[in-house]
Amino acid sequence: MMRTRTMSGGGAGRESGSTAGLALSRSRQDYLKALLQLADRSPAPVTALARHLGVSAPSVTHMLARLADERLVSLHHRGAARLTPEGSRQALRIVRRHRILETFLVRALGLDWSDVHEDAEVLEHHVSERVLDALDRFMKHPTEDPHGHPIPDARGRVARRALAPIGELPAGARAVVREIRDRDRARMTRWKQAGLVPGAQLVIRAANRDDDVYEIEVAGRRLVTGSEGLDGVLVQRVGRRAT
Amino acid sequence: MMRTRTMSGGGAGRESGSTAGLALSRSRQDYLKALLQLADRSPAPVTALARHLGVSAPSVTHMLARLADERLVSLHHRGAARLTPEGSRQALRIVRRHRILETFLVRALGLDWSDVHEDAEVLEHHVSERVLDALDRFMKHPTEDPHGHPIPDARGRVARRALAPIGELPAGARAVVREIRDRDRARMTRWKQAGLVPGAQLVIRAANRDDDVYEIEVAGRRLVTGSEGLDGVLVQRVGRRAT
DNA sequence: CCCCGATATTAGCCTTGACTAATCCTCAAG
DNA sequence: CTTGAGGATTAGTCAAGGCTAATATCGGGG
Repeated sequence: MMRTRTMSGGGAGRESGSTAGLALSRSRQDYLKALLQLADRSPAPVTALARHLGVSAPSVTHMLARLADERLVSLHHRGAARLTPEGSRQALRIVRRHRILETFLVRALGLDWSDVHEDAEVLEHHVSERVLDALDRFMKHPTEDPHGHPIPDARGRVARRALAPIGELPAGARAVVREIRDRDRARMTRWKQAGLVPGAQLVIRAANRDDDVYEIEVAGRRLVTGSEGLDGVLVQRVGRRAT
Repeated sequence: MMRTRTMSGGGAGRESGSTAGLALSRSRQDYLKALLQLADRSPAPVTALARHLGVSAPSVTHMLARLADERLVSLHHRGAARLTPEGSRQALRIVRRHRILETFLVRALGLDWSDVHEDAEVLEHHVSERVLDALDRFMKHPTEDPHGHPIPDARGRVARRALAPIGELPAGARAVVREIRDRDRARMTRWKQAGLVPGAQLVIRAANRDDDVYEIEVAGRRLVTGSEGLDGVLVQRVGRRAT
């Protein structure tokens, strides 16, 4: 089953266009990154990938078939896909690039925390290994990006941490913000203005899960909010012992 | 004459793929840059462009037709082309990007002078205006890149300078190296090792144009060489009054 | 048991940019 | 005047990635 096209073709054989060392086209890199996020526990369905990547479902099916041919993903029940070990390695290399770039843009160039994602998203596909290493060196080998995400090391290892969404803490808990998940600039900016930034300490004053009302004290200020989006703020409990 | 295809097509209308603000595909940007270099005085012939860009002549003809449709180049006798004012503006924007990037890679990241061209060549197409401005700011608005080329300002203005190839100087002349033209890493490295870098002072000890032998004193050292390539070293005479 | 609705896939196209092969000009030398 | 050598151009393809429209296919309700 599946086409097994040789992809060598006749005369030309252009390279895929300056994808900076990795022999993967930009599109492939994006698919692998998406899979890293979406197929974390179980295989990601075609539709979810399509939504995430902003392309049509048939495009996803098609590309997944090619990636499977290239042994970068494995296909599962009803088209769902996940990364092979090799695909995972590649995806982590891209994530590393992304996070180093974000760190650079914020720390060195002084760009805004919540703006920087788009730029990194583009540059991650085009920065050569040499420049990437130089950036890394320039910043003294950072281990976290500006949102608090761990930066994979050059071999793709990520420090695993046990973090919880803010909404899961009981009233009275103390915690430190560790990670802010992107994907929605507006929300990120709101949190930032509320003081919810990596490193900030907070106390849950009240958590009413039924009515979806949370009252949090951050950096001395009170913040009352629904949970909408609060799941993007990952914290580490302190003070009391862990759940 | 010429096709006048509407290029709107049917359903989709993808954008051209992250070309950082300018609405020009990467390929178009490369063509414009090539024209800026090759069609400086007279229109550049198709073959010269093809050689410069590493593509076939038909590809050039084809692309020039499209660029002409878009009013970025004007076509002349026997297919030769030159930039329109608008094309020129665009090309200079790209050159500005390139030179700012090179300057950054050398000055801030400490990469090697003669290595940096390739990286800048790729990144110039993908760095957003925002990041470019930040880099420019970071380096305090440099006016020359590491090879001594002037960096166009944000509106495309370049400081015009009257420089001469080293081989044109008479024996006895004193001069300061101002610009090193790229395009051949090996030669650039040779010059660099010989001390021919922007800012270096030199004296022509002997210039025998007939036998193509030049003897130059740079930074205290003697350098005897043929002219091959010396035309890439542009200098400004000092001491005696200009020719 | 049949049909609906959500998903996935197949078919067929489009656009970009490049390629080769085959012409077509144009000019200069015999 | 003819021929030939260089360009330049036309014609026809290709590969990557995307898209739409039209099918499958699977999992439940009624």
